[in-house]
Amino acid sequence: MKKSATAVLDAHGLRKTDIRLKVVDRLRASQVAMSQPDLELEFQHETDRVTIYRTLHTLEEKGVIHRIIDLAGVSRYALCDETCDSHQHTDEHMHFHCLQCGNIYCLDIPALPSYPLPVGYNLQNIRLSAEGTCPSCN
Amino acid sequence: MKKSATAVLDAHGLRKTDIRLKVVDRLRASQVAMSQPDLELEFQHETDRVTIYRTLHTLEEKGVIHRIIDLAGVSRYALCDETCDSHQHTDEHMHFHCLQCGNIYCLDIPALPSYPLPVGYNLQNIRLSAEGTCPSCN
DNA sequence: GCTCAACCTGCAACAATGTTGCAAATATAA
DNA sequence: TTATATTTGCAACATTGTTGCAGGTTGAGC
Repeated sequence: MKKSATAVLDAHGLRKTDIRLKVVDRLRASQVAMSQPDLELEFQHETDRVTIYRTLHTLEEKGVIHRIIDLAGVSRYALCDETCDSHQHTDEHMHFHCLQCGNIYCLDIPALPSYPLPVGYNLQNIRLSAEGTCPSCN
Repeated sequence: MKKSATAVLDAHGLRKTDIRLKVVDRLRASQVAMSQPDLELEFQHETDRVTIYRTLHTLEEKGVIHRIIDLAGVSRYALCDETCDSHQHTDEHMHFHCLQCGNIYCLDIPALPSYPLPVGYNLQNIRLSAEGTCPSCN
């Protein structure tokens, strides 16, 4: 059972404003990562794009959501685990990019913790992503 | 020993224009992936940005170069193996993103050929990328 | 419940990258 | 050398990302 939007914002020390609550709720309800334009469209009568931009920025910074860059270079966002905070993301996992519908899914497959790299490279984290077609497109 | 720019274009059935030769040569000489703006800057007195844009587009389509999206969502390009063509990329490998200088390196570490995914997902390919600091920054 | 400081929002404006149409210039096959 | 298909340069525009600032809102403390 996921925390309510209110509880999520409280837990990260963020003010509970209309837009933040709505954005968190919307992401909570989504099976796929959402971009700023996606949210702009949904909330176009309630706020403007800069507010959504800043909301996403703040939520990411505080560890409420994480950012995935899609194949066109646009950022999309999905809720983090409850264990993430502004200091650390503990929910590194695989992201699946559907080549047909363009959706990005967070899969419950952990990213690799480490990997042997050539001498001189200092590893901080590994990203694992997959491409193909998703269940709804198959 | 890498093929000359002329030979590369010939091998892929592309006309050998000034800009294409220069772009291929420039990428051949680079240790890191280069973006359109990077190339614009270098060739600013010789051509315009749309030509570079289309050159990169064509080269990618024909399998001469491959595209990596950097952490800001901007496309960067690097030469492919000689075995790649317009139908298939055979040189999937890990990309290393330096968090300090921003450079992207192609590492000679093959991406995983397959991976167990949840039921319903059809896998076409896996991308493996790493983040940290590169040898020049360490 | 009230007040005030800190924070958030909306608006305007702008930067950067990506993208298309079209006419003129160029590469290559013959 | 010529004819044709391709490529280039220019102009224009779309989209996403980003900042400054004035006015509005939240929540801690009373």
